Amino acid sequence: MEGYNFKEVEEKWKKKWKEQKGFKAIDFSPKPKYYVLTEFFGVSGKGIHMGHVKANVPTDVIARYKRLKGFNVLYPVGWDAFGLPTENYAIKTGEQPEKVTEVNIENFTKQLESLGMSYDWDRQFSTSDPKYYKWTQWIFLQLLKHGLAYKKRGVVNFCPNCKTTLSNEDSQNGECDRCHGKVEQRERDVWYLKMTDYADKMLQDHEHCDFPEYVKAMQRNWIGKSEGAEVDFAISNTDKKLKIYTTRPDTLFGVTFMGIAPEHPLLNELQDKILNINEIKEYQEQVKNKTSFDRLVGKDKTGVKIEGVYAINPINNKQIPIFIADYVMMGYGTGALMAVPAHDGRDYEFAKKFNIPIIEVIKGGDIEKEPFVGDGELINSDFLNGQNVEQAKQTMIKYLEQKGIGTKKTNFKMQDWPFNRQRYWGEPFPVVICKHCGYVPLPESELPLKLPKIEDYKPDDNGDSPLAKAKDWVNCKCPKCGKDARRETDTMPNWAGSSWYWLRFLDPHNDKEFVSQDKLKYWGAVDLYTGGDEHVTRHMLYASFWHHFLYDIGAVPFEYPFKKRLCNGLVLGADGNKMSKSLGNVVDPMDILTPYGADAFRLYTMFSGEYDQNSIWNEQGIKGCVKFINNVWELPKLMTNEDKISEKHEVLLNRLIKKIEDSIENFTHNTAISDMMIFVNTIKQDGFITKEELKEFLIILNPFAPFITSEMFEKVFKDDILQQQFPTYNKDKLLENEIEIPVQVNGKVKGTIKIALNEEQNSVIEKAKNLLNLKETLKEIYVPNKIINLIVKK
RNA sequence: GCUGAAGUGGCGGAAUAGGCAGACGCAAGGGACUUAAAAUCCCUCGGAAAGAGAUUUCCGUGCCGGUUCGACCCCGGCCUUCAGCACCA
Repeated sequence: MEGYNFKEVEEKWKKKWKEQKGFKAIDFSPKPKYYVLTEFFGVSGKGIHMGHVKANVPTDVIARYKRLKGFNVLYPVGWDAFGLPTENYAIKTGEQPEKVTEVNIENFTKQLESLGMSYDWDRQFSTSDPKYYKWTQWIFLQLLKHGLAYKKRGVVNFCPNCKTTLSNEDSQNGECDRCHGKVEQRERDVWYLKMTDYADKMLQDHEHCDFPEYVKAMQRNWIGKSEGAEVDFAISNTDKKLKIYTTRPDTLFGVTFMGIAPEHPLLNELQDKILNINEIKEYQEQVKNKTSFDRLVGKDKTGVKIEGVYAINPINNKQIPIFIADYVMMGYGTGALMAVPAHDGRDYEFAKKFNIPIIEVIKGGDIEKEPFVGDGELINSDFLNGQNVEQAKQTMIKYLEQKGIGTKKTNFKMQDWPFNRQRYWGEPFPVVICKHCGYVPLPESELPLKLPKIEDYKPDDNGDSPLAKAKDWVNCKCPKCGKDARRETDTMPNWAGSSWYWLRFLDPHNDKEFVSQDKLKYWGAVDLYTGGDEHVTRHMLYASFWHHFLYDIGAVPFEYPFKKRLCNGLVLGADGNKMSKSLGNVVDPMDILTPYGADAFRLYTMFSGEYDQNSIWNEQGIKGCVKFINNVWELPKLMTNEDKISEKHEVLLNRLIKKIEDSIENFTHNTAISDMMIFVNTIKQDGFITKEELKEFLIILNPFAPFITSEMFEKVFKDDILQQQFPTYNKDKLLENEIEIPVQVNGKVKGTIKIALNEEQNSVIEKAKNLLNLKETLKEIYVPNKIINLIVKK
């Protein structure tokens, strides 16, 4: 054979695979099924980036491997086209989002084919296709029907740059997930999805799915479950109550002030009673002008004492001053807290600043110096005295419930999901706003409610949705009373379409149901779901929520969508920083693929680092993989006429098969590739390879380097490598008949001896003693076929 | 602060049932081939010391201690780095 011409070979096989559709998943095939999925592609750019390669090549390897192992593999591809990322890209390039989506998908497709991805292309869809979003809208209607979607005026995150409402998940760190600008708090009409109803179920998800430890931790953190009590404090000279949430009901005797959030509605209700109402209003204004980010970063406690009213501690009738303070968040608990400075850091700081008394109720610290948050004996607490913290909590909750002044309560940090965006490029809400009937769901028969085409789709400065401009579309009749009505002009967020897409891949062309029950039963949950860890507290939680809901209404037969989740690391620029245009360290995958070829690129992506760790891009390193590919190409020159596996290579090949299987299953591809390099190096050294050996090696290598192996298999064996079986290994042939083991004296290696496999212990010990001329030993430790340790007097 | 993970050559990284630390690859140095370069091939490549030399000895997986015949691996205590969350009551 001539030197390897990867350009020609890759071009040939790319075409062939496309024509043959060789990677189709077969519904209801009797073979065992395997469903592997990597998060589908956002089409917010012209083409793939390095991260896509690192994330997707390993799942292509496992898909190809499982096919060779006889599985019916579902490995689909799709496009997450709706939403801010694509729309912002369209605005930037001055195109229509629809056009941008189309062009970018075409480009992605070409590039992914060049990489050798073995997708079942016939199942692809885009979330912006009406045939798909019909069913996204349908799911929304089910949520509405079951009381899990509701519209309410609320204070939400708003990005002034993207000009739209955002969820908490979309504005982590007070930053817009898309443009990284600061997020503001604004009061708006919000469609909420009642995600908190599923918080407890979501905490159980790790029982259904094998998650990495840190992913579990991140989700636990984000959901933020805490247990405590709600307690009502009466307000002086009124019939009003101030409801607070606390995780420390045991410290109720130590309360010395109350804190309420600046947005708390009680302030309005008590206007007439508050003596310093002007001062309070001024403070509220100040806080409003701070962004939520400033409020978090400026940790210096601020607040104002409310004059004229005070709270009454329900367990001892003490008068407690009330402060308005911006360290109290309206969005958590009841927006009000009881402050126990002796045993809480923030309350302590506030009390010191405003000269509020501090009452110690748990023994164990020095509250003159610092707050004490540990466990200890309750003091100054009447009937709780002498108990420890845990006992006191239980006692107090019982007491509160008996007296009717409080209840046990669980709280979550996670909030309901603000689900509407004031943007054009998203799923329209299948809801009509009628003056007489309120929010009326569209009948399911009218789905999909198509997104109208409008010329100027850009978001509005005052935060009105661009869809309001499509008058013909907006004005409609109420499905209930038939009178004039308007459509909802906000659209769904970019996370809507991705919250159920793995189900649609099972049955992508069904126009009767979102997915058929038969196919759901056949394919079941995704066996392996991979993607970035930026999604574990966003997409993964939304996906879990929707799926639990669909399960509860009987629409899907399994409780959690994924059986195993892995997260890939990032590819960092050569300078160790995240790749970004502004740093000029971006590498375009096509600039690697073109000069080195897809096989070498695929290998290097997996060889140069661990799957779940970040790796720093270093173009030099790819040379080793190019050499390896060229060496593989030369192997037929060393081929003998022997059909069987040679005695010399039997163990070598058996071990290779076992190691590759383990590596693919465990996602440690770097060692798999190094093992294959060792195999080729050994063959070169030995100077021969039998027909059968070459055949098996090419099949083993095929999932990693599909192009060269397909070509070689066809050339040498006149057959299609995709139709072969992955070789199996013989457990008894993993060790040579003669092996070398180290000899230790007192735990230090002093030399090696050759022994027969499973040689008699006494004979091994004799050999070891002879090697070192040792007569007397205190003890010999022999680990069969591994090591021998001789213990002698020092 | 809370939660999670990780510390091994110049670099990426091997070595989990506790058993020869540094596989495989990159970079570097030396040599062969070449008019030259690229490509290719061969050798060296953790540190220190001894020897003309094959070689030998000692030290070495963030630090200190422990368990063990034997520890990168297990246990206890520190240090450092990274990631996520963070005025969540």
